[in-house]
Amino acid sequence: MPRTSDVEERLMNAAMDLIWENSYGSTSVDAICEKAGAKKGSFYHFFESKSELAVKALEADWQRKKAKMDDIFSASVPPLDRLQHYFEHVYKGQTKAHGECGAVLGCPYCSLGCEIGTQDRAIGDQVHKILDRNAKYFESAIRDAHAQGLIKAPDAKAKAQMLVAYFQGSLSQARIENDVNRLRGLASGALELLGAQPQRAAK
Amino acid sequence: MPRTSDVEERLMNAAMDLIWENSYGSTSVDAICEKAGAKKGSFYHFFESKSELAVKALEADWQRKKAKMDDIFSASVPPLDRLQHYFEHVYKGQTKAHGECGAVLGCPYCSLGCEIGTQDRAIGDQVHKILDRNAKYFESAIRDAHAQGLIKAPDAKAKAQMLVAYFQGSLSQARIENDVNRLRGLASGALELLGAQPQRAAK
DNA sequence: AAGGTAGTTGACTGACTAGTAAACTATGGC
DNA sequence: GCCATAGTTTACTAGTCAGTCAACTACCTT
Repeated sequence: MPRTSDVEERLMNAAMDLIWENSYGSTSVDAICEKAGAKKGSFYHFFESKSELAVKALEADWQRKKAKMDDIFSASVPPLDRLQHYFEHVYKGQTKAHGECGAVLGCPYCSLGCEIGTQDRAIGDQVHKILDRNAKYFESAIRDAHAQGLIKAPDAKAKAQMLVAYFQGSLSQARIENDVNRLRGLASGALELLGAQPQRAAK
Repeated sequence: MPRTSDVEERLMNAAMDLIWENSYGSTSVDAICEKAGAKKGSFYHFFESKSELAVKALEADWQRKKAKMDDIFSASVPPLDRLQHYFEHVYKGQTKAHGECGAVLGCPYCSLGCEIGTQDRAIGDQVHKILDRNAKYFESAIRDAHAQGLIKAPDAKAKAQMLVAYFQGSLSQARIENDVNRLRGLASGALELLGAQPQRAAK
């Protein structure tokens, strides 16, 4: 067998997929192992519990997405464009996932956080941490937009929290209604929420 | 034994409480029965499955809340006041629940819908239906506010969907962060989102 | 007062749950 | 080539899960 095993990574990927698609409670360790092509003994060689796996899988999932975030929210891009590009990116991602698994899946962090926030503090805290990191991108884009006079948002942090709420709420609605069209207006809704002058369609 | 049994109602109440506080997946039929002071045989006398109980419990829960909604959203109240009163009512309710069980619980419909929307269509549809009913109250208040020139919202339905997203997102955030203060600014945030003139603090 | 019925009870099933333990194997460092 | 060790495998436990079933009880109608 190869010296460096990728079973740990496969297990985390399988877990994220299954939890996102279904839920934490309905995702069994057996199912994760089967999807990852691993045996249970290997699972408990790498993780001491299902809960610990979830925490590590969340972190790994975020790290995978971080590069894309840094790209989209690059300071070299006009601040409102950053937000617009991000929401369009999310819309595309949700549409793709819907095509692949037949259901709109929403935000894995938010769904998981709501499900077990009151039951498993370790997972809840991890979700909280990741959502905070996400909000930071919004916050600095809003602050820049305010500084450039594009919007009026003297309290960038509060505005960012509003935007996160609107964003997460939209994703939840889309999952519940299983309707990706709920996310079509995400970018324009966000700009409307921020009180930006309506963008004329690019071109 | 009394001719008319209230076991069915007790079971639905217990189920809603447990599912709201924890989650659907982690709430066992045994736990519901114990909390309701009923035996499992009685459970399956009234409900054919755990899923069916959830659907009926959701409906009963909504019916319990409906009278309050009709009161708050009475057409005799100025439209923006209706919304403000509603969000203050929610804030109080969340604060009360937090005091009683030590955790911010968010929206039971949204949490449940996100958790099992992809797995149990019957429950998912029921949640969807209830959230739609809720949105209708927002929609007509927004339409009235627009007609009175209090806000600019030519598409009341779209604005109501935005408001629902913001509202549900805020509740989810509060649950995940276990912080009821996230909901303190709900009413003012909602009015800001609607582009209403800032209300001066009532006396 | 008889009998049908709505509701109640406790014991049961079989499948599934997270997690364990010990034997095994391949590999990289020496 | 040898060996410690990281990783793998299989078989297992003990508890919990949703759901079943047949016997039972108290009431309402007649």
